[in-house]
Amino acid sequence: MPELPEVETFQRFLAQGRDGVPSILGKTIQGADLLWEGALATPSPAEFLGRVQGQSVKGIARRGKHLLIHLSADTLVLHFRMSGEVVVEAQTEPLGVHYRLVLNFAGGDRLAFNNPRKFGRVWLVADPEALLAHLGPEPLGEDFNPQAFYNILQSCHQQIKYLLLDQKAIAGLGNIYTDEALHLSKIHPRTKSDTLNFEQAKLLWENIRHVLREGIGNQGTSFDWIYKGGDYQRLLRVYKRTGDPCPTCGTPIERIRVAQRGTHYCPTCQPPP
DNA sequence: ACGAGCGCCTGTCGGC
DNA sequence: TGCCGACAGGCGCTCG
Repeated sequence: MPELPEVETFQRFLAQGRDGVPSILGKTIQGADLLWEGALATPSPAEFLGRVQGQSVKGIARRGKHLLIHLSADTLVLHFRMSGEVVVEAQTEPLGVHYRLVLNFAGGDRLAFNNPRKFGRVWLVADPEALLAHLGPEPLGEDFNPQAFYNILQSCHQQIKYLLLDQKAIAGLGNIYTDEALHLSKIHPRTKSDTLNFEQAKLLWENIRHVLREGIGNQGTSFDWIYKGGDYQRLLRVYKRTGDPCPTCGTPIERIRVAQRGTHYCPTCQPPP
């Protein structure tokens, strides 16, 4: 699940705290429990456990869908893939069934990487820049302007949905926010990216930023048992609304397959190319 | 260059 | 009721 708005929500939660749960800024790691070794991409489990011990949390950041926890000497990078969240709680609480990694802080709290489907990964690296170098621009960043976006669209001849999901092109969009932004922009998901003109590109640029900001404002999108913290699912216009009337024109929303992903769109507002 | 197919996992849901 | 397949927020890999 976690796309940019959900990871941004995690980032703010860890940095600022929430509902009586404290921020983790400044806390010192006393020890760690790696509950599923497959979650650790690098380094080895033995090196990881030795290296994080004694480091303290200096900052929290986000890059695309990656959550960055800056420590005294290293950076812990988390990617959730299809499911999960971070949990901060007292070490006396029972461990969650799907916790894959737990950091135990001095003072009695812990941070858990909860990742039911085991697709997520954790990296402990000295230089996160190298790890994240392949990512495209931040869609909410200041240097991401309509012209830069138009240039990306013109640089290849892919279906627009395919391109928006490509993290090397733009970092942070996933299936939900892609469908929503394309619907607001009245662009069919199979439209070839380089056939869009500058005005269409600018509209899509605006709507990408709009839906991401809306998502962040609602603490992300909740679905089923995988993540329950957000409210944006109530405001979705097309995603998972197959058969419901399009909020713009009333035509039933259709579901097709694009880029191997379930894709929701309005056949009237978003005519095929 | 493009895009389909598949694997990685756990869990839910609908059909029979 | 229970079994079985389809499907799910992602992404890296192979292959035609």
